[in-house]
Amino acid sequence: MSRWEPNARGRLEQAALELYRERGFDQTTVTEIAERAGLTERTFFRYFADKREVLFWGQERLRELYVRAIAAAPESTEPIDAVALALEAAVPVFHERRELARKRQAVVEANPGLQERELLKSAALAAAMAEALRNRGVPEPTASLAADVGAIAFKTAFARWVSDPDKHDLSRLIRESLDQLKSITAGA
Amino acid sequence: MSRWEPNARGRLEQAALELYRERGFDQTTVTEIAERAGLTERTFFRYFADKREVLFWGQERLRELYVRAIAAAPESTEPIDAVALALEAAVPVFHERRELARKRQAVVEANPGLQERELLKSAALAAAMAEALRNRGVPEPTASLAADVGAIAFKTAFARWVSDPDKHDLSRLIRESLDQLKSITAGA
DNA sequence: ACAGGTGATGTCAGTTACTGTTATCACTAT
DNA sequence: ATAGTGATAACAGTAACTGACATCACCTGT
Repeated sequence: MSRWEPNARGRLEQAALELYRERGFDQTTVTEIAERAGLTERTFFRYFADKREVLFWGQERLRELYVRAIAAAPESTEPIDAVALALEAAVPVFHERRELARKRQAVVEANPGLQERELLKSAALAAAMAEALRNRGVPEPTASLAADVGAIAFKTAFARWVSDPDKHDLSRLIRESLDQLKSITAGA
Repeated sequence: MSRWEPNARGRLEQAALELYRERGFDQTTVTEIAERAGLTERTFFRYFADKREVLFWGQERLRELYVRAIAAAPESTEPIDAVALALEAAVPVFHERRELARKRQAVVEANPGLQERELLKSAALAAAMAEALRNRGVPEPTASLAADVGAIAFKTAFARWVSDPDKHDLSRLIRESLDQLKSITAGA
């Protein structure tokens, strides 16, 4: 038997989500999270930069998917379509973890501090997509605007999907949101 | 002579901006801010909910301007155009304080925590615009999408304007960004 | 003029997020 | 065996934030 239980990070993550759901983010101390995971507060901060980050560290995987999908799009693809391909490439990640996504989202929606962090992560993902577009030769401000529009479309689609993940198809919702954005900006 | 120096809030605000610029946000303590303003740490937290908020409390004024402008738009105005009217209605606020805006923006750009707060404020403003649109009978998700697109356009325009406020016209930059968004989403 | 109320501020004690440093000790490689 | 190595614990410290209560110039009504 090894000295430590395996998967300390995962245990901390699960303990945190449980406690945030049971008593709320503000009413949960890091010490409590660590105790439930059988670790100490200090170890929590070795895995996560702060108390919020425990709910968001998965974003790194998304970033890679986005960047790869944009880089792999056919040469002639319009920027907004390359962004759409990236967003759809990440759909399976959410489908696989729909229950986790629901629980996580409910916690985030209950706390402004967590919403701040979510917005920062979303902005970071958009910035990564913009950079990937620039690497394809898309100039500014087109690259950033296309990436930001994509982020909005995803946010809108995700909000609807997460309310009932089995009823909706996330890919379809993303395409619908992009279509709606098109008709909105086309106005007048 | 009155018991206290007047404008405690303004003194705290100015002291904070100075110190954040002199030594950086993280290297500044609230006690130092309060001391420079001739007050105590406890009083700082009576005026501002936290150390970041001191740079952002002006947003309330913007919200009112946005909401009023959208409510006052002609009946037949398209949602995206009502949003454009709102953004332009707020332009004078920025023109009047271009120096403050520049200094503030430089501080925010140097600190991720402040960027988080800025994103949250921006999202709150977009939510207020969306609500104002709904009050005009604009359905969801059109209202939210139009407001979010407006927020993007403003962010992009503001970033260019603040780099050299006397060279650019903020209203023109906003219109340009909206036009670019139109051609980007129209793609393919 | 005086008593009492009010409101902005100060004082103080407490919690908790987060950080730096050093110690421990099962496991591994030589 | 012996000497690392790496994940963790233990401990001390800083500073953001909160709650409770005290203070005291000013105002208000009589």
